[in-house]
Parts: sequence; structure tokens; C-alpha cells
Amino acid sequence: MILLSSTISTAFLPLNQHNFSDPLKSEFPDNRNGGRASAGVLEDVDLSDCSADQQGCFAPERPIRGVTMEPQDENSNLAIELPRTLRYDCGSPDNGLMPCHGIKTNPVPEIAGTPVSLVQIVQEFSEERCSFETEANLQEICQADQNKEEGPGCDWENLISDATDLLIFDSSTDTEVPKGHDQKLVDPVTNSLTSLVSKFPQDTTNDLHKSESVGLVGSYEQNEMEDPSTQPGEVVEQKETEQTLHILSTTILNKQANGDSSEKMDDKAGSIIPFGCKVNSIHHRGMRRRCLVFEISGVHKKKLDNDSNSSDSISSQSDGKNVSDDKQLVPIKPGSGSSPCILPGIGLHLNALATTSKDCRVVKHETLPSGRKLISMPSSIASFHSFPPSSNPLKPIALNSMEGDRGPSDKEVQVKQDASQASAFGVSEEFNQSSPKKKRRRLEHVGESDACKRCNCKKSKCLKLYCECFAAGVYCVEPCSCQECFNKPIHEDTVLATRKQIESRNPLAFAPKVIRTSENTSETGDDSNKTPASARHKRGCNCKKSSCLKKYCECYQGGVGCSINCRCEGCKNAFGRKDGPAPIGTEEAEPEEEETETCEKNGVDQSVQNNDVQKEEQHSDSVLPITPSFQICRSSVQLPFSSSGKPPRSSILAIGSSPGLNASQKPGKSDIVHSQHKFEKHFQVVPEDDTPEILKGDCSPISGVKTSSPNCKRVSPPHLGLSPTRKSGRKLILQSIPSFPPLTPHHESRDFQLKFK
DNA sequence: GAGTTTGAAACT
DNA sequence: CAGTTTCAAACTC
Repeated sequence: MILLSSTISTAFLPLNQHNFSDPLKSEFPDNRNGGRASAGVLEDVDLSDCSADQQGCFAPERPIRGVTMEPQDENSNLAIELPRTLRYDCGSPDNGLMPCHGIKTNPVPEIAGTPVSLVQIVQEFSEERCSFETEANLQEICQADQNKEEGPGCDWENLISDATDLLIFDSSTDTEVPKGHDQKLVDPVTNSLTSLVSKFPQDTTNDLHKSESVGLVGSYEQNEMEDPSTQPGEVVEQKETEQTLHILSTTILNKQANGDSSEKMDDKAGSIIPFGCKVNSIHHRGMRRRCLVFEISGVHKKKLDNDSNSSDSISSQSDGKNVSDDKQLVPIKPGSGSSPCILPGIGLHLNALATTSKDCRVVKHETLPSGRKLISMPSSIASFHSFPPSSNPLKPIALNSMEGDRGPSDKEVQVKQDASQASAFGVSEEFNQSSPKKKRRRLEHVGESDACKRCNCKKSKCLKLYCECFAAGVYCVEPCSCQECFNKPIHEDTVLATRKQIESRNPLAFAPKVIRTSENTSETGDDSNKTPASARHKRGCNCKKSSCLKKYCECYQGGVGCSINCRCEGCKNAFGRKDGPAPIGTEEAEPEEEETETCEKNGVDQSVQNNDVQKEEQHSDSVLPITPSFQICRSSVQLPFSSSGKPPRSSILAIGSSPGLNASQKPGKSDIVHSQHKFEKHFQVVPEDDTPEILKGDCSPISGVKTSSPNCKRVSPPHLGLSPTRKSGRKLILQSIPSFPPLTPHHESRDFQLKFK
């Protein structure tokens, strides 16, 4: 139990926290080991734990699996996925055990989880395989397992083929898992079936969301999934998941469930994780997988041995897809699975992204619509959003095509990149968009016809916030005309390390710059949120000559009005003047319209994201931005971009990091209310969670960061300890979670994390 | 496409 | 924390 709880908590905990917590580790290598703690890392950590413990962990699990389903496959799958996660995970020493526990403890979940893991695995696999034969083996194994499990009904191939399906499974499975706990297992087959049924192309996006979302997630994820795509078939599952969630919350099962959820999350995360942050739960799974991977070279075989039996036949199926994902594998550091691997803090989905990038096929979640990959950082979950001015949600990094990262191009989602993913993430969009293509277009579309656009850095090596790609949590891609670029999957470690450093300095650095308060629900539309009116720039601008009428102005660029936080001179911001009434919704007139348009373009997803963000923001007055990606999405939406057109890049989600959402703008209160209503009770709690997560991740208590910082140029990372109160809040959250809409995954996840903690 | 302007990010 | 420098996007031509 304890272990579980711990694991869970870790999973949920914001990556940032960990990172920050381990601030010192900041240095990459160190970080990896210690740093892992960071949220993004969390995933890794979990995985690592698993990996490290794998043997131990798995061993226990296996038995279970054997009993119920044929979990081994899952393991193998996990292993496959692990590689990526492992990198980071491995690094994280802390995690180690915890995850394992979670895994072990959740025998049942595993079953349910298997599908999910499979999915993730599949995706990841594709990547990994390419890189590693072992992976292929694993995949095969997994497939075999799948076959066994699904045997009855589902075609794994189909599943495999469709990452989305996998995702679906995941969700379903996740949901089921909890039940399974209770019940003891949901039929894998059923899960698979459901998953099959649902099939979402969204998968990726959904996954991203999921990842972003709290660990609990499973249900959430499903919900989220539904939201975005809302698949009919899934609904049932969702319900189940919800139920399960409730159960989990109430009972120990919950913990397990969390583990499951985490697993699920991992899947997602695996696919996308924006910079990291978020996806805590996901991270777990991802972590495990990654860990496995790491070990894979070594360990992985073990698993294979165990699982290998069935693998071969299956492998063919999976292979096709799996093969595609190579790169990620590469990143994986074989070495010692144990090795802290690569970057501590990051659970990069970059790898995934990379893979995606390499293989278009796989593309998975990770790649952003743009093809970019999101950079998944532990700390920054968000990446999504964060598109700075630019846009990406993916920012989170997801670096892939997405952002894809869940993020921008990367996975975009991340991501991650959700985009991405996913941004941030980030990430946001990308993340969300697990299906980079679709989402991206939505996001990118808007502004940028050229979703491809990229940075043009010459001196920063794309490792500073000057770089839009980096800031968005996305890896640079072809379209970029940067020089000496280090913001590539190849330099993942460097990227992550740099990110950490920057985040250590300013936890909100990768957080979305524009926060939507959502006051406006009043603003019409769903996406009313999109309207800048409610939104505000986190820090405010400092324009002196542009009168806040050009894109030099971050507020304007973000499509939001200037606020008290702004120190601009001669403000004429079309979206809302500093001195003028805060635009509640109407202020902006034209610009808003434009923005809204863009938002619309982005599509519901964005709206959703926005909502989430808003929620977060609102809730957390102090909440730190978690994933930039999300923000990014917003920004993108908001921006009218007109001419220049660089609309926000993609929506990456990256990963991101976890920018906190700052709510610096209090405006939110009213908004908050709305959001709360929307979200219902649960959210109320959520806010707390949000903040904590971010803060946690990074550091400090939310309040410090947010409130103080917004105006302030830089926010100093707060050091935080989680306050007990939050914990309590977490608990609450858990309960509520089920009810939560998909929109605010982060919160959810956070909540979960918190609780567990 | 080159050059200028601008303001954020980074540095001191 | 304030001031300065660096940087790259935004903008102009």
C-alpha cells in the first residue's frame, strides 16, 4: 500500500516539483538521477523505478498477469515503451521503487493496463523497434500477449496499427482497471474491444490529454478522450472509468488505480509528453516502459524471455508500426537501464518525438502536427501551451512534428507535444492532438499557414527562451532556419538540462504566457474562453514604443488585453488597455473576433484546453503554469495574428514544462466561478492542485510564484513544500475527478498526485 | 531578402 | 531589484 501510494504520488506529482525539488540536481546528469524527481521526470521515475525494480516489480506483476491476462505482454510492451521513459526514468533514482510498487501492487490494473500499455507500447515500440531489435522482440511479445489477452476478440494488429485504438484501449483499460481491481480484472478482451470500438484517431491527442491529465486519469483520460473526440463506444468505458475512479479514490484500490492510471498515463505520456510535466500518471507508465527499455537492452530481454514465447507471430503485426519509431529508441540509453539516464528531469517524449520524426509512420502522439516533437520535460509538463507568443502548445515540447508533442511539431504533443504536445508542453495542443495532423492543423492552421515555421536563432543555439521552438517546448525542425541548433532530439539531454536550468530560475518560464481567466464565459461561445477578454498575459508586457499594438507586445501577440501587470507605456492594446476596463469579453472587439476565429479554427480541442487552462488559472490564482503547451494553444487561439502570421506555432503542447498557469490574473475569480460551475465541485479542489503541481514541480508554493511574479518580471521559483492542506485538497480532487470533464486533465492529474502524496 | 525596430530574455 | 546587454521576432523597406 504504502508503496503504491508513494508511487502514485510520485506519478501525480508534478514533474516540476521533482525537478525543482531536486533543483540541485539541476544539472542534467545529476538531475537525472536526482532530478528526476521533477514531474516530467516523475514519469520517468516511475518507469525507472519499475525498470530498476523491474525485475522485482515485474516479477510480482507477472504472476498476476499470468493469472488474469497475460500481462507479460504488457510488460514487454512496457519495456518497449520504457526505453524512452527509461532514459529519464532510469536516471531518477528516487522513483525507482515506487513505481514498481505501483506496478506490482496493481496486478489487476495491469491487466487493464495492459491494453493501454500495449497501445503505448505499440506506438513507442514502433519507434523503439527501429532502433532496437530488442524492442521489436518486445513488441512481438507484447503483441503475442495482446493476442493472448485479446485473443478472443480483438485484433491487436488493428490496435497496433491504430495508435489511437491503443489509446482507446488504454483509457478503457484504465477505467476498467480500477474495476478490475475491484472486480479483479476487467477482461482484457473487453477492454481491447472497447478500445477497438472507440478507436480514436484522437488517440494521440487524447493520450496527450490524458497524460496531461492527472494520473487518476484513467477515467479522466477516457473522459478527456471523449471530450475531444467523444467516441461513442468509449462512453461506456468512461462511465466505467469514472466508477472505477470513484472506487479508487475511496479505497486503496484507488491507489492501485492510480498506478493503473499512471500506467495509462504512461502510455499517453509515452506517446506524448510535453515537457513534461503533466502527465504524471502517464509518466508512470511511460516510466516503466522507459525503464524497461533502458534495461531492455538488458532487461528487456529478460522480459522477452518471459514473454517472448508468444512474441514472434505477433511481432510481425506490431512491427510494421513499431518499426517506424526508431529514434526514440536511440535516445534511449541503453546503458544501464538503471542509469539515470539521460536527463533527469525530463521524461522526454522527445524520444518519442524523435522517433516520430524519423518515422512518419509512427508519428504518434509525440509528433506534433507540424511534425515536430514535443519536448517532454518532467518539470514542464506543459509544454503545450506555451507557445509563447508564438504559439505552440506544443510548446511543450513536444518536439515532433507537432509540436508534438504533444507539442509542436514534435509530437506535438507534446506531445506530449502533447504537443506539444504539448506543448505546454506543452503542448499543449500538440499533446492534445495526439493526432498531430488534425489538431495541428487546427491549431496551426489558424495562424500559421506555415505551421512549419520555425525559429531563426543564430546565437542562442535554440536553447534559450529567445527561441520560440524551445520556449514552446518543441524541438526545432526542418523549417527552422536556426544555426547551431541544439534543440533537437539528438541533443535531448542538453535540451532537458537547459530547460531545467531555466525552470530553476523561473519555474514559469515555460508556462503559458497568456492565462485565460475565463471570466467570460460570458463571452459567447464555447470558446468564449478563447476570447482574450478573459485572458491576460501572465507577466504583462513592457512595451514602450509599440503602444501594445504590434506583435512586439506579448499581450497583443497573445491576443489578450493589457492588465495591471503590464508596465507598458501608451497602451493602446486593441484587446484591452491596461488602464481600461479589463476586457471582460467584449472589450476586444475586433481583435477578439480575430482571436476567436483563430480559436475556432483551432477547434474544440483548443477550447477544451483553454477551459482547462482557465480552470487551472482560475483555480490557482496562484497556480503556476504547468504546461506551456496549453497556454500556447490558448495564445494561438487568441492571437489574431494577422499578418505576420506566425501565429503561434503549432500548438505544441509540450511539454511542456509545467508552466504554471499563472493566474496571476485574478480576474479569474469570476472566471473561476464559471469554471467551477462547469467543472463542478471537483474543480474547486482542483485549483489547489494545480498550483501545487506546478509549484511542486518546480518549487514552491504556488502563491509565491504566481501572485508575486506575474507582475514581476521574473518569477522566482518558489520553494515549496506541499502544504498539507493541498493534500487534503487532493483527496477531494480524487473523488471529484470522475466527474471532471476531460478538459482539465492537468488539474486532475495534479489532484491525484497531490492526494497520493 | 536585408535592414531596422522592438521588447523579452539573459546577464551583471 | 535595477540596469544593461543580448537576442530573435516583428516589422519595414
